[in-house]
Amino acid sequence: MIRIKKSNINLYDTITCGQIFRYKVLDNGYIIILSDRVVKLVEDGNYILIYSNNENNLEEIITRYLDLNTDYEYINKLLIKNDPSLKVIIDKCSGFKIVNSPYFETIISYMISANNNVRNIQNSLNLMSEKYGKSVIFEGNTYYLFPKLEDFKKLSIEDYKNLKLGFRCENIYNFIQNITNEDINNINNLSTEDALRYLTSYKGIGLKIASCILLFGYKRFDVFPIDTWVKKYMSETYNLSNTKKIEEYTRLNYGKYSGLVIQYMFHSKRNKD
DNA sequence: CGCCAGGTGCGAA
DNA sequence: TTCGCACCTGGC
Repeated sequence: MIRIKKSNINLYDTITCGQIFRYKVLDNGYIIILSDRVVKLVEDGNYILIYSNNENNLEEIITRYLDLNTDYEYINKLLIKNDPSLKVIIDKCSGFKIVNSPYFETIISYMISANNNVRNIQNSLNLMSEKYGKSVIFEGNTYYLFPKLEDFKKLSIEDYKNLKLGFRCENIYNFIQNITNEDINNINNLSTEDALRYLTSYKGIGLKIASCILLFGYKRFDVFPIDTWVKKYMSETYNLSNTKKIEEYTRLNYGKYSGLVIQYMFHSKRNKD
């Protein structure tokens, strides 16, 4: 077990708001299956206690994952100063962080998210992990890590059908067959614009999914993941309904923090209902 | 049952 | 360039 200083973080919102899919809420904490290990986070006063089956570099990994080195207080103040109308939703999102999820898992997760609901997304991700991922025993329970690219390369379209991926089977199959780990890592070296262009060159990855991948996987805040919830919010609040107009407005007003603001909108809108 | 879900890629205007 | 529609599937 290790302990890290808590600062201002709302673990519940950060973990359950929909940016990650493979987690479990416990009575006293949260289980997250994070690339090569299972992690349990427990809040304890000003500290977060972190348990794992593998404690190598654990502090560094969690600090990066929960984005603890980014000063959200500062960013939030700046955003409110530029646009006071944001105060209402930002206050609701106090302690909310954008996570840094593993690249490959993030790409597959959001490819599955197309015209899908969260329960189905989680079911498919868990199913593929149970079938093709490595098992890990942690505190007496068995968990399954997300499979690696090499594990997916062996699968046929039929295999994907059994993972309940529906019409996304072919897109995911083609993506897996054509991508390498080097390609996936190299996205991090591209400008956001080039990364979007690259990701959307694959069938099944449009602008929204590519934006989510870059935001939650590659730590890019200068993206515009405009989905149905954000459209609802922007339509009600600013009478903007067209996706391009929303992007224009967001870019103009929130600049390099657009992705974060859009996430605040998503979170506050989705939470209300 | 019918409808919908954190969209996308078509073809048609 | 924009617009409307079909699309697997599980759950309500």
